[in-house]
Amino acid sequence: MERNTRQRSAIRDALERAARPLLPAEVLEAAQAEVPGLSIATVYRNLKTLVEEGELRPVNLPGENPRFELAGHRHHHHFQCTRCQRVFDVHACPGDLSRLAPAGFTVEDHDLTLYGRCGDCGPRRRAAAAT
Amino acid sequence: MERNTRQRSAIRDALERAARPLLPAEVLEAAQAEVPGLSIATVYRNLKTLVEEGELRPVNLPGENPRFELAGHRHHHHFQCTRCQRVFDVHACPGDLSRLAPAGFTVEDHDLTLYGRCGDCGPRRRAAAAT
DNA sequence: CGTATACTGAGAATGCACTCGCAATACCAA
DNA sequence: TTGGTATTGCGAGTGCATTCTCAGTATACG
Repeated sequence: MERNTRQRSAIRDALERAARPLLPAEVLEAAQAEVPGLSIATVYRNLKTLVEEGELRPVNLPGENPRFELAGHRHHHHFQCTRCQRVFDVHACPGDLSRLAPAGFTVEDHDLTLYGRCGDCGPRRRAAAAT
Repeated sequence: MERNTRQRSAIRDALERAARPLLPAEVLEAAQAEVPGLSIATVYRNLKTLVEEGELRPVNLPGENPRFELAGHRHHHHFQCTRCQRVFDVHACPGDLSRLAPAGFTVEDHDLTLYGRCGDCGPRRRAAAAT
């Protein structure tokens, strides 16, 4: 049977509040605001369970460890800030990309990651003063 | 100083012949055709060196270990076959994707991975007969 | 050719993300 | 409340990709 523990709620809440994909370590930190003693093992255990239950979805970006976000969003993509490394949702899609594939190849799906500066980090400067 | 060993040539050759990004283990296997005793440590050592020299470039796909391909290709993307897992180059690009990013975000670059069936694996069948 | 030394092979070691084992804890149905 | 048991925290343990160690080998300059 499934129980509603403070830990599990804290993890769920952390992901809801963030509204963006989080690394297990980020989930830990965010959820510890609610449950200070929370351990990383519990975070991993619950992330795994919640994914199996379909409540969460893993998000893989190139060269990055898996992040997790609430499931139930439709097809979308992600943006990673090159300064703060945070990942955000992009609720837009270039659409059908079959035309890009070589002849003889069948396209079934695609992953797109945008890189740049998020709203908080602002556009790149030439040699950023130590702000 | 840099020496031209049989091992290093074999690794370079393997990547040239493949003409697609290879995992270290794939490089090992392909290069062992030329140098049977080749060890995985030597593959890693040379991949690292060749990347530092700018001759190779690492290719990261979501949830995958790094692959390596010859540098000197211009901006392009990749296609991963969902059956054989091999990765191929896609010399096409959807172009400017700035419009997809949320307001306030600045797009500097993007990664695109297409998924589907490669030419060898053919389109998906309902319940593939054990061919 | 001879030799200094960069390179290699093999296996041990590392780093890291993640999982397990287990005693203590805390849900929650009754 | 109470009790059965799912869950937790912690530290140890895994699995795996990658790197290191070091003695032996092979390249290339002279």
